[in-house]
Amino acid sequence: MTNTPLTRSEAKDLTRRRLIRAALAILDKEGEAGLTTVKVAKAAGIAQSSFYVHFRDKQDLLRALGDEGGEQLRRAMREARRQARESPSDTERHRDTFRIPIDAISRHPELLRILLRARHDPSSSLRDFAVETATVYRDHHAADLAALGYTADNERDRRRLEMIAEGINAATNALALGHMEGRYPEIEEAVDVLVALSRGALRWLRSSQASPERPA
Amino acid sequence: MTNTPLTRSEAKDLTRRRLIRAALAILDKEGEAGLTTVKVAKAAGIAQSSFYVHFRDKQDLLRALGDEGGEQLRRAMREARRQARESPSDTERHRDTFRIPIDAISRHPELLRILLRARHDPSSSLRDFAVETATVYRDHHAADLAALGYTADNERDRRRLEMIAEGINAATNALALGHMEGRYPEIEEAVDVLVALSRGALRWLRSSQASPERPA
DNA sequence: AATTTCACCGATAGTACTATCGGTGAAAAA
DNA sequence: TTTTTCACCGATAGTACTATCGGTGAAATT
Repeated sequence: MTNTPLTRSEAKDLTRRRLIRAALAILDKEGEAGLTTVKVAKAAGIAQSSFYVHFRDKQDLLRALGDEGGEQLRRAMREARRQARESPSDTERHRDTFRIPIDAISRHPELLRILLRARHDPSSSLRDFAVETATVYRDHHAADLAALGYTADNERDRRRLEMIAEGINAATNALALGHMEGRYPEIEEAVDVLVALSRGALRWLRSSQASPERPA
Repeated sequence: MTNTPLTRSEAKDLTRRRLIRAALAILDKEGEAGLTTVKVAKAAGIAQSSFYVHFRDKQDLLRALGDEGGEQLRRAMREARRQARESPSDTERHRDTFRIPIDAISRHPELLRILLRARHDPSSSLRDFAVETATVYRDHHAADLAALGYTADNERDRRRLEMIAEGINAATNALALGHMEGRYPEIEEAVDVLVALSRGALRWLRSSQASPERPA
């Protein structure tokens, strides 16, 4: 058993992390309505009043949560790109595009659940963060699609690419959560579905780029 | 100016409807956290205490909201099926499958926003309703896909159809909200995208039914 | 016309949470 | 060693909301 001879600032930082971790758990289990300074402080093992040593108010805690989440998110995306670059073939890389986010969501489903809630909740302090995150992911998917050989060189095509990316992104989230809820036990099956959906979209983009009509 | 010589029960029913309408507006504008008996009653033009003449408590109001929403939902789905049956061609019918929900969402975006929030919020009284609604819509989409000529006759194929339907449903919601937020001004463009996505999925289903492999 | 019903009212007790305050002891600085 | 700093504490004022109560008058019933 190692003792804990921490400096004051180390101890403070530890408490702060405990608060954030506790907040995340409560947020996931009870929703933003259930997140109170009383519960967070108690779960972190300090007095309710001591909460204010670390955060100006509840809003400030949520802001910190968003910052923390954003940092994790950016790290995860960098890692995903790195992994995808190492894929042996185009096909595998395409599958990675979907497998990696699903894996990531499976590891931290509470983050996605919290984001999906905040995304459409005007009272949520995390709303801006959720909207920004959704945009980042959509653009990520759009870039992946573009990497598969489709270049959008006018307003209409760019909007189409964006819509497809947004749709694919929504489908990815839905299937990842379905996987977490036990309805779709195999991740590879979900990847199959997403690949099939995106193939349809790409086929359409290519054909309509040649002849700018609606699909027949 | 028509006067209002209403019977007592008519007046009570009117007040109840005003409460529900006010609750819906507040729920959309301020989220479930912002929904208080004070605000609902005030918005409906009665005293806060009179709220309890109509509802046992706040939970009861949300239950009523769910019931009301469910009724509207079932009506809208019946109407959608009726309209789709009248479509002149298979292609048009397929487009209708997507156009009709987007139209419906455009008319009442607040309902979808409220549902999407409640869907992943364990503290929400509307959660059960949201989950049930999502299931109904997914099955609706699955039936539509099946109607396009694909029959799932084993466990794997049924699950695939379900996953596709769930993905398509999520994409539909995302694009409909994107349309409401002004990012995708043309509904027909969104329909194009959804048709393309579902075509990819159907193509995959057909090919893998012939030879039960993963897409090459 | 007399009586009953009941939708609505204002007042208020009870509850839960936020945020501030002065105090304490151990770590850090002098 | 002496002094200062500060993370944490318990107590509590202030705020917001829920839900109940007895009272009122007009509609409904008799």
